[in-house]
Amino acid sequence: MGTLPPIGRYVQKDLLQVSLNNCRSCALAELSECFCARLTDTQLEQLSLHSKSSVLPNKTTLEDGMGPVIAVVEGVIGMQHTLEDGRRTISAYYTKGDIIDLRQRSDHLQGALVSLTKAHVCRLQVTAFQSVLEENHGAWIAVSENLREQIHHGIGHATDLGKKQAIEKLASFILECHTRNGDSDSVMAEAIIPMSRVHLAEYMGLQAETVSRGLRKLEQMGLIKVSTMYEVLILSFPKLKRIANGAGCIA
Amino acid sequence: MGTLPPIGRYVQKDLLQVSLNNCRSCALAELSECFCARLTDTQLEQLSLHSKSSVLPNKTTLEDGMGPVIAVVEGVIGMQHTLEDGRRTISAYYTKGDIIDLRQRSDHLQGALVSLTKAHVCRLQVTAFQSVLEENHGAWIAVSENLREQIHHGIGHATDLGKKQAIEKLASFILECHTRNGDSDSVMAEAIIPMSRVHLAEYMGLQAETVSRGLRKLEQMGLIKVSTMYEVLILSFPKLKRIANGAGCIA
DNA sequence: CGATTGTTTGATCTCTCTCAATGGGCGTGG
DNA sequence: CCACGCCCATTGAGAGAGATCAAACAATCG
Repeated sequence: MGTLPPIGRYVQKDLLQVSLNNCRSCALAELSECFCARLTDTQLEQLSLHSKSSVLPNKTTLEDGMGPVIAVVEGVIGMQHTLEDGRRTISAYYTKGDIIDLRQRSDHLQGALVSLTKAHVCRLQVTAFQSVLEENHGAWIAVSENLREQIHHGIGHATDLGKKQAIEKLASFILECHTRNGDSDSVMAEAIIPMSRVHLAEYMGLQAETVSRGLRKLEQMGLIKVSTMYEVLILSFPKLKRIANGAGCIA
Repeated sequence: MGTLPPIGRYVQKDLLQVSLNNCRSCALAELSECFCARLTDTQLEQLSLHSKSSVLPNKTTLEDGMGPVIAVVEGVIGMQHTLEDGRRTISAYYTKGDIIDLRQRSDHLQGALVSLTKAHVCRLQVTAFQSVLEENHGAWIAVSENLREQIHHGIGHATDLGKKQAIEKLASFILECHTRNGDSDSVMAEAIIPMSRVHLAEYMGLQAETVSRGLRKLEQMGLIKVSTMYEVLILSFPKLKRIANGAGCIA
């Protein structure tokens, strides 16, 4: 097993100790993409009053209470579905700054939110959330962008799940991880895997064993280097992209 | 092949002849879920000026020009991806009232919009669309609901694609069709398949042959009756739901 | 009415799942 | 501090579901 706990940039231990239920001290209030960062002091305060921040250990299911709008402050949250015979799927995952909005018109909810790492979330009261958005166009735009991004992630994910083979799925996932890390400080070619092998398998519609074999194969092909359990070094972007795009196994 | 062209409630021929580029005569302006229905006359007019309505024959690719926000007036539009070796996936599909918003922060677009039936779409100029939404809260809420619904569809779809077997996928799809038809006038137990077998296969991550076999099997099990190519009668909801939820093949 | 496209059926092959066993971290408790 | 057990990751051998290939058939379109 790797020497690194599932931390990466996804969980920072010190942040998890920060005083809760106070938007001003919250990491999100400084994340420019997040709507919180665009709120005025009074709006932040108003939201504070009706929000409930909480820290989750790894592999914890979020309870339903309090309301269907949840902001992810730190760590990774997955939407997990379990079939009758125990098969499991993670249909989407959310990281720092994502707004999980479970309000919906028609269907019954079909899955549970589970922390895939140690995580920090903030449950927002729907009415307070909504009224703040109506007041503040900047915040509304930020939330809309996040929603659209989730849609695009979903579309990309469906493409991966649809007709790709195991190696192709993994290549695609590694590139997705690299993109989703984004801006940050680390080495350019590094991809941080934000979850365990089992969860990765559930996300990509594979079996954990197949994930293991696939990563090994990509390594043997010289496209990646599995540094630790949660860090992958990308050795050849173009080739990896071609694999992810279904170019067969001939590099 | 069935006796029915891909019409169902998804395309109504007469509607497609209606004068274009005029929101007032547009079907969407009367669809309560759609944001258009909530606009004032002047807002409708303003949007009219910057919109471009067009009718697409079946299997037509939408060109990129004009802007990334598209409203579906009638028919079905799919987001189609093609891998290097020709494998195809439809990662999502959109029907009457859906807003396809292709604006996105980071990634490059990875797919093409294709009509899966004869269809009628309306391309909206981004700035006009955005300013109308900022003026009109009702319209904004309607669009947000539509976005959220797309996310939830995506989540459900990922669940189907992840670890389900062919029959389970098909059972799930039929139920999805039934739900998405929704309110309408027809027989309760009828599900309208909004696309051809090939497209259905691409949507569910299967091969057309497998779709054919799967539907036949569901029919033999007495759960459905394939009336025509585009109409399925659901004979047992509870059993179909159990199959869709992974209850194996023992009904 | 012929050409083309889309659907169905059958036989074979292949990739992934499944089952089983090993080995490496990590936390617990002696 | 070390031994134990648990969980997770990995590896191998066998089985099954779906893909692939090939061909017949039905339906649409010009």
